[in-house]
Amino acid sequence: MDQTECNFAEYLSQKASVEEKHIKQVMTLVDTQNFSKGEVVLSAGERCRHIFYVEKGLLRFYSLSEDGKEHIVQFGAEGWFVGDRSSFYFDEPSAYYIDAVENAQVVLIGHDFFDQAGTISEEYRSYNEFLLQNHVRHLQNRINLLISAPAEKRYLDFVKMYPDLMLRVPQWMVASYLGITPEGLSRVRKQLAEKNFRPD
Amino acid sequence: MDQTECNFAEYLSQKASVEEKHIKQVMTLVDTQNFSKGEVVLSAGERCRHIFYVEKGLLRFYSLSEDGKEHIVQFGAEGWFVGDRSSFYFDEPSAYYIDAVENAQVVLIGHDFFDQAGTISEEYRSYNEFLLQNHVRHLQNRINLLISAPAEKRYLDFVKMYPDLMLRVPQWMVASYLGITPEGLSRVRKQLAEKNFRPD
DNA sequence: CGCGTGATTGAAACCCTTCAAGTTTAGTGG
DNA sequence: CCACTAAACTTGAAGGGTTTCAATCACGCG
Repeated sequence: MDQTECNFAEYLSQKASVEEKHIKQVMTLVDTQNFSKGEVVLSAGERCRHIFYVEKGLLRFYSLSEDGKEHIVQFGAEGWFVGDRSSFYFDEPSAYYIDAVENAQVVLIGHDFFDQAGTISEEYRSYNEFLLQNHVRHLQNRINLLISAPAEKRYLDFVKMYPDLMLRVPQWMVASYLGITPEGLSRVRKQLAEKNFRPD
Repeated sequence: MDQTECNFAEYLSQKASVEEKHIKQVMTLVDTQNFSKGEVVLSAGERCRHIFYVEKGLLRFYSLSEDGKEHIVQFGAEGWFVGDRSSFYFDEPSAYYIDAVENAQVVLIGHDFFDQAGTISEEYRSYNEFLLQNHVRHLQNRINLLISAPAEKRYLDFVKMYPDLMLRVPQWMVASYLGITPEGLSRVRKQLAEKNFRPD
């Protein structure tokens, strides 16, 4: 059931084009930690002191509303970064939770990494901006979907965008991500199935 | 009816702490343009070649769904930056529109500005990252509201966050921003009024 | 096997939309 | 300055989509 591992050092080399000599240097600035399924990585109220790079496993990033319901803002699978950037960057208490959906191996990236890696490696610095821009792109697209598309379309979009996640996370989490109830998603799926079996 | 003007050069000096000598240099890299109310700044399908800094007036950033409805992703009043960062940064056709809600005076910030300003002024560079981080914060918060809060709460949040905008934009645009219909918002407001007049 | 978690289904309730008036407001030209 | 018009806002009734609550089913695991 385990997915391919995504080593952080390799990631820096391949995706961020950071030179080997610099990688050794900056890798001394991060720690690796394992979380078991269900284990909490960050709780609301705490300050988010790291951005989490997922080498293996799956994290989720969610809020808890007053009525006790979870609302998933983001998933983080292998090769993704997760963290409350607001809390991390602005040093404010977080309003979100992060926990492990699957057993996970995570690289903890703290402020010292960001500060020094940016100084040491220009490649890293520009790649970091790329990541931020990409993050903005995703968030923007998500907002647009939420305000413009009904549940069915949002679901289809999710399946197309993250076919792998569909298979790894329970359906009720997908519902939570889409902003609907598990029952709601179940019905959406049923309707889609009926449509596809009689496609006139 | 006009709001306070927000000069871009002053902005760089005060908010971004860019030194005077650098400001003169980078200001040669931008143009200023006026848009009349209703005028289109960016159309879907085009590449977004500038980020727009609003010195005066008000812009809106929105998408158009297949059924012809507008969905406002962001407003941009004095001192705000507007633009499709996806399209700008990744050089892809935009899926969004930008037009002027009020007559607007806008600074066009192109790639040459970002590239050179980052080289010339370290202050600018870090302030630009601050802006991006702040943008992420807003987008994240908006997503959380959209998936977790009903229309009434989203409306109250909007009023608290942007009391000035409430007075400047037509109600149907607020509705569009909140992801509900104008009629829907009208009813939400009515209910709130009734509650407040009889607060038992 | 029995338990717990996740998925499904049904019925009622609720929120919000749609459509179609009607009312108010703002702007424009006579 | 009034009259006209268009746009914005409100209101009502009907309908759709989702939620809620509860019951049932399916599955994996101790």
